[in-house]
Amino acid sequence: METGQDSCGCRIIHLEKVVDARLKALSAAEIEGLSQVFKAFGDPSRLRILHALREEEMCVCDISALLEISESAVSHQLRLLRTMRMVANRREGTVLYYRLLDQHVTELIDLALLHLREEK
Amino acid sequence: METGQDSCGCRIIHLEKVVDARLKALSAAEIEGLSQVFKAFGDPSRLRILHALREEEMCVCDISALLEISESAVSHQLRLLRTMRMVANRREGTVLYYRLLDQHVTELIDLALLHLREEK
DNA sequence: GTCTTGTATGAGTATCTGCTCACATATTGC
DNA sequence: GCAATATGTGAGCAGATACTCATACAAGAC
Repeated sequence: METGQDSCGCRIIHLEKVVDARLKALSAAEIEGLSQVFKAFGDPSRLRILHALREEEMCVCDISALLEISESAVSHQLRLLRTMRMVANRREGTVLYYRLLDQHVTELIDLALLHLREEK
Repeated sequence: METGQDSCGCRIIHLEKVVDARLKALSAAEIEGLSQVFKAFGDPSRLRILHALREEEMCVCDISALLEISESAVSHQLRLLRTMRMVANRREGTVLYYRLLDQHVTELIDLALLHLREEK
């Protein structure tokens, strides 16, 4: 068991492991991107929106009625999901129809759901 | 295109879609559980911890050195991950070794990473 | 043009969250 | 017993966040 000292003065018990993990670590950009993606799924309202859109496109006020939260709140969340390129919209008159932009969204929810259900 | 009115007075443009989505919606408990899982992945520090543990178990101070954040901060995050049953530990003297408790953790990170890399 | 409908958006706010700091606990060696 | 090491934990705080409210914008009906 080799005990070492980092250049910054941190205590390290297993220098080998730390060096190894540092090599395999994801880049700062990837970590940032990943956590952004997961954060998007981490809010109940956004999760319900994304799950609702997996079957068919919906407009803001329908989503609002479905989730029983204000249209403004829905619109704010949709904007966030739009900038994250998870949803896109199409206009028909004054109505905007939102849809999922990425198949991975559904896959990620399904996988997490599997994880959750196997826990029990 | 049927326009309806919810019992709570919400505007609904496509009653059909809302009723349909309501049938397919996840339960409140499932939504809550899912968002908790995603929230756990939604923080850069926790994400880096989980990714570091995918290869081999590590102790608190090594993780602290790897991430360059305080041991206290690491310990707090590990507690959260422990209560979420994502990691477990094993004691060897005064040292606690943490490991992933669930294969899904790795799978979820990989899938999200795939999503992220295909975006470009 | 005006009015209505559907949505977007900025500001404000209460809550949540991830850290630091100080201290507590657990185990080993003496 | 006591000291040292490794980790855990509660309080407190700065920043993030998810909502509300008021208002602005876009498209259609007239």
